[in-house]
Amino acid sequence: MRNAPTILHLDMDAFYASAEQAAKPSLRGKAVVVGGLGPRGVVATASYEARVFGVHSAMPMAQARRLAPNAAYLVPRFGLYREVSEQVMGLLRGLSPLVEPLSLDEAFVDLEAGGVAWDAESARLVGVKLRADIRTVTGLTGSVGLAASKMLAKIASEEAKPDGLVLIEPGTERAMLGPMSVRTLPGVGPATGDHLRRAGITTVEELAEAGEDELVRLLGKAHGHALYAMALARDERPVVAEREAKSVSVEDTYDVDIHDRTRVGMEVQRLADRCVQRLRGAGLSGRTIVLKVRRYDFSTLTRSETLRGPTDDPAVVREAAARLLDSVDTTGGVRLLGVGVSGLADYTQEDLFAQAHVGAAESVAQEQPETVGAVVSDEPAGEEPAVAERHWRAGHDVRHAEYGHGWVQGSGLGRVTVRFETPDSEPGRVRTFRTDDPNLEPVDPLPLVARRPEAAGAGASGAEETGPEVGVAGSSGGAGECSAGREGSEGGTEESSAVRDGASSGTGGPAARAAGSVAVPAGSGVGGAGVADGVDSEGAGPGGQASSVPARRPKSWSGSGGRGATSRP
DNA sequence: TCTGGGGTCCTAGGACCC
DNA sequence: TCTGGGGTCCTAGGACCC
Repeated sequence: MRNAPTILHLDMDAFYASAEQAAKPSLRGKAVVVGGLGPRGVVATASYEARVFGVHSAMPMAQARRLAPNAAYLVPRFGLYREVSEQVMGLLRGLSPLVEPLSLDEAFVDLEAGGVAWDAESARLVGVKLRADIRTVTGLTGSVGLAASKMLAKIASEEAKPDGLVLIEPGTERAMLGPMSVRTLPGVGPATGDHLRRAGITTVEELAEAGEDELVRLLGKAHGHALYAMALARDERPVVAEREAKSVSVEDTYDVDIHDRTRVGMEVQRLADRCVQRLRGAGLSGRTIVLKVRRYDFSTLTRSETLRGPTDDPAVVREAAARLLDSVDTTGGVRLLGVGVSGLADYTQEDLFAQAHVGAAESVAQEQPETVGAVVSDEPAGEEPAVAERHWRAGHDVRHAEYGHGWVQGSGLGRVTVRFETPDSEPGRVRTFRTDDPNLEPVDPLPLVARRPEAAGAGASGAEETGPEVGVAGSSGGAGECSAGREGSEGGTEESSAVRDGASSGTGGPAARAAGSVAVPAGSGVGGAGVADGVDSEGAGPGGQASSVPARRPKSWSGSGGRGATSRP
């Protein structure tokens, strides 16, 4: 393990919700919940204002609505998030060629490999500047963790949230980890947590005391060894820039269980097609086809079949999926179906076995789901016949011939409500139209920060109105300071030196909001609005397809010149 | 309070081969 | 002929992560 805290972990704060707040001035400072709006939806991200009410990720949407009935409920717009993510990743690649994204809003960066940091001080400066740059370029806030290993950097960024920076000084790691819950460690979820608790182990310190053999006995080989190493703050995993995909899959949860076997068969075929589309989009083919079925009682099973060679042929995948379905009992109903492909190979290495079918495949209609703003009939919704009317999805952007740019606040009963505002406008006004109003059309999201005309463009107008000044009660998650003087534990000398650095980007007055005061858009009616929307399948993200926005430019700093792009590691 | 969608990694048993 | 072991591949399920 290196002896300088030069591994950086970046985690954007409440990413989807913050992006929506940046896009929609009227939602700043308000409770915002992004997720599936159907009857079986769950929360993807809740803004910090919504978390005050107890709403959190993975919570069933119905429960969120009970807890925060006046929050704004929005469907995710992955196209927008991907664009913002690319901007952020661009900034990271300006620091080092070794950037390992974990998701749209999270990544590790090896600062040492980029030559931009070599000790605690230089690392901290990089972190502070990065946070400022992210705010400037995207209007959003991100939290930064700095440490000598990936695990610790990630724990540090968690401690830093929201909108902060935490650096773990080498030498202080074990003292800091000791009193923390085992659940803090990556890889310890509910099941492992329970398991350990029943064995009397709740803190990292106790984990270390238990000893390696005991942990292996308790949790199995891999997990046991890994956990013991983590408990001692040992983690040698390198930051890896490119990891190849191992599988591609698609799945749908239906608003209402499907009982009709024929319909189940049809859905599996559609999923197989969608899966192949994604596979081909990535230039891949695969050998193993996987069918996933979740039954009415939530019991889940998978069936798989491995072909003689890799394929990206829709007909082949459909047939395999159909065969797999034959071996599954679906009486009682099915709530989810999924089709996946693993054992991936590059398209170019593709087998003749698959090529043989190409002729047939080409003729198959590749219906593109969701032509813009049109009919909804292919929604994976209930049994009722779909209404053939224009579909306005809550949260999506629109343009009105007369009133300009806005977003759908809600729709239903032949009406659609639009709030007219843009990322750099004042909070806007609401108007209602008929859903078939010819003056209204769906459009792509606007950039969150006004793009300045290339060069200087210093004081571009709206530049002030950056992201929401989210505040959360000071409390800082604690755990840090109290050096629970356990006997014997070596290295007890150091104090926990995790240092909070909220500074640099002055946070407004947190106190005000913390107090669960009913912070709700006046008369917004945003609440129940989205109901008319079904579960939105992804992909259809607006800016979606090959958008590849060239990642802006701010590479100006710190000699890390034109690295990244051209040179190979 | 009725539980999304996209992934990753690990375990364990059986088949098969040497 | 009997017994054994190791390695690899396939299948199914489960935990975990964002």
